[in-house]
Amino acid sequence: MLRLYNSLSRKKEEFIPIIDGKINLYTCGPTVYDVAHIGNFRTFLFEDFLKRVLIARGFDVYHVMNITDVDDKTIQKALAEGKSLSDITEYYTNLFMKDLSILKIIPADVYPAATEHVDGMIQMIQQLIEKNHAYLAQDGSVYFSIKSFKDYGSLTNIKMSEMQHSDRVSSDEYSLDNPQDFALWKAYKDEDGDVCWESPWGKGRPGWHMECSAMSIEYLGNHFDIHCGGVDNKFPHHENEIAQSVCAKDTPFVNYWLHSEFLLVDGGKMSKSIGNYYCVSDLIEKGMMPEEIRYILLSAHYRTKVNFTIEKQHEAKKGIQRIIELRARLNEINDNMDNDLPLEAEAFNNALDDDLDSPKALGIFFEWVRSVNSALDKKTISDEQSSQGLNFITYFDSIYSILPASDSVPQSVIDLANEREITRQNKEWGKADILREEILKKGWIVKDTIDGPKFSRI
RNA sequence: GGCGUCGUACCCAAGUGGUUUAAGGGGGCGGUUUGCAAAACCGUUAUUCGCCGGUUCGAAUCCGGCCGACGCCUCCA
Repeated sequence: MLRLYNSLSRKKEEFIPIIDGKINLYTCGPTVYDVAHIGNFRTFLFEDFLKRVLIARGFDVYHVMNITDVDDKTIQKALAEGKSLSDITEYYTNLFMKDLSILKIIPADVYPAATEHVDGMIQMIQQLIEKNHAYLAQDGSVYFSIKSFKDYGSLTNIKMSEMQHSDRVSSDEYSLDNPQDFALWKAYKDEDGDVCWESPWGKGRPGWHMECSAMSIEYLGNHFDIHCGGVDNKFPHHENEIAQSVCAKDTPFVNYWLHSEFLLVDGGKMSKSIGNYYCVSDLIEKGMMPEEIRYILLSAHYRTKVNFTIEKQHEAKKGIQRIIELRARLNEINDNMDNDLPLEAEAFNNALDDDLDSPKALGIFFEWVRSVNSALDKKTISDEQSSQGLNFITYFDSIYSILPASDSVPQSVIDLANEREITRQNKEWGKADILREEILKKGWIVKDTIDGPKFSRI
């Protein structure tokens, strides 16, 4: 039984899809004004992990991830660089897609862009106005009236009457009925340049929250299964989405809200000024493998803060190598595959089913790795066990995706190893050690076994 | 001020009332194996879960207080 922690109820709940066997999943995507950083990808990787578990459980998952390609930051960036909005957003969208692919994240079925769904947003805003949930302010913007929705604040457990709003509420929001009312439609301002759409309320652009409501409903229906995002989006973004969507459609909106915790870098929040700000390409340049990044981020539970440090690469590398070595050992003795999994797979699955307990499942998996290695050492392993073992590794990797595609050993390395074998047979240990160093320089570790030299990547 | 999260070994990290006198990984130490290595295996590395009380037959797990770290409170995943 799959159980997920639902932010709405603040507890783990049994997961039951609306339509048997099918899941509609919406995940908040990036605002494409800059390169996405590793903290963003922590969330996208959690969502990927969720999706892989759902797929492994046999669900047919339909996944929508939005691309926020119009908002204050994208407009500012375009202005600052003297480019058009679409120049900026296309550039960063492409970078984002590339990074997703590098990190082996299964692509969403659709990546709707906000700018292509403005009509739908306008329609939804009209519905909200008709139902007296929204009003036109003096400046031509449309605001959602928080007091018109009695459940406002239920996701984040906020009672609006008790809320002390911060100084960040800008003074130009003087015309609001309630300072906490949020914009559904923002009237055109000069600094928006040529970024605007016609609407029944004049020129302007949609408020940020509108896009997720309009696009999720368009692609997944008024009422769908799962909506994910980072914790920081719970308030106000998701709270506002719920308010808009429920009020516009008079139906329930999302059954399960899942939020991933923050990622810290070197113990603190990422900040460009401190310089602890990693993006995927930085890490790859530092010699980190995508699989190592996945390992580091998946070895902590998604609802705990994870501290990302370069030092963790070693741990990741060793863990991954351990699995690769075992796979190689099993491959040598067995090629007859059936579909069975070892008994340990049940505990592994139970851990995953308990709110995606990736660290626990990893622990169970490594415990199994040790037991199989032990049996291999003692030569007490059966064909059946080795076949099941290979299946388990394949299954494991369908969820974690931390095993790199094996690259073939270059001929030059094989030649050096063969040369070294001759020196070893002649007990010329000095020469053999020099050849081992040369192989190492080419990026390979040679291991002397009874069956001849074996290789592994550094 | 309001809401909320976290504090487990040298490091990372599960475990949220009894099969745990606390998984798993990394690191260290000792051993098996090896020409030496590598990999693998075996043993070892927290009588204890931030601190202090309480509830209970029994608590890392529940309750209260304190200390410490952190997040959100209008557009940051």
